[in-house]
Amino acid sequence: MKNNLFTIGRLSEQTGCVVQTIRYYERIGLLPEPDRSPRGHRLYNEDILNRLKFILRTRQLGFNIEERRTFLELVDGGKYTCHKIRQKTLLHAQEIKRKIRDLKKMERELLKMTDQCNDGSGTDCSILATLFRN
Amino acid sequence: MKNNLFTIGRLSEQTGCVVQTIRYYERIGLLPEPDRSPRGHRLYNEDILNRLKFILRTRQLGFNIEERRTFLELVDGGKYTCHKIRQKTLLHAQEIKRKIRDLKKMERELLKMTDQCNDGSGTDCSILATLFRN
DNA sequence: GCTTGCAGCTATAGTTACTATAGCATGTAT
DNA sequence: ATACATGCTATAGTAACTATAGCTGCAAGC
Ligand SMILES: [Zn+2]
Ligand SMILES: [Zn+2]
Ligand SMILES: [Zn+2]
Ligand SMILES: [Zn+2]
Repeated sequence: MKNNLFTIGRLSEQTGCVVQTIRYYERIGLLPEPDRSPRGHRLYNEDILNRLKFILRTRQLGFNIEERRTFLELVDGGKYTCHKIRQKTLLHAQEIKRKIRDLKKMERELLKMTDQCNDGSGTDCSILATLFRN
Repeated sequence: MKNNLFTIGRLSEQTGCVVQTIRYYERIGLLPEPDRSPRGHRLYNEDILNRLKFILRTRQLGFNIEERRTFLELVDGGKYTCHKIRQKTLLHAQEIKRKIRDLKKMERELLKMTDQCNDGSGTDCSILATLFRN
């Protein structure tokens, strides 16, 4: 039914995405160039709103720009399979898993150091000793 | 005893840190400006080697540049306490913990989506449905 | 004697994904 | 008339490196 068009400020409110980022996504081609008002202001529709929401959800899930772009291209082109989408998602989940593993290792080492530290008022710190050990 | 000086290439080999990064650390003040050979080449000593090793260990532990700088300043100034060092380390461990928590949330959501996906050859994908849901 | 290769050097740009600023135009409210 | 809000473009800044371009100087091989 409705052709309601809205400005970038409204789109920003609807999505929680800041205005500059919306323009940025347009510049790099994740969002299409929208229509403009006579004054040159961008006018968005529901389609672009949904597209932006999609981008923001994939962002929340840690997909980088190129991954998001690939998703959008697959959907735009319509020539994808469920299997392909699942593979991309699994691949990304493995990246995340690796990051978690690396961070956990850091955390373990940090806590091991703070455990050994006597927390005193002197300058003889086992944390520094560990960091400076050869 | 020994005054053995070595070039940036040797320092790079000893530490595994690439040459450009060593020069970068010098530029931003983490490493001191070393002596130079008559030809203008940097000449390093054991002290700088150990300082760089320290920087690289804190890097491995995820400390950012400013945190590394603070550590070095505390040590250089000699006016720190074991307690202070431990606090900084704990604080950083908490950052790491937060990052792990965030990544785990992403991982859970990603795996939930891939679980529900039928992995088929069609285009009716529950992952996309989730990402496009309103 | 000439060329090639290597190791240094400096200065500058590129990376990622935004975010912020400067400087401008226009419409509305006081 | 003035201020404020919202929009615009173009450009710079962020973090922590990494890579490139273009230079010098030394040593070895032909
Ligand atoms: Zn990914
Ligand atoms: Zn301590
Ligand atoms: Zn930290
Ligand atoms: Zn699917």
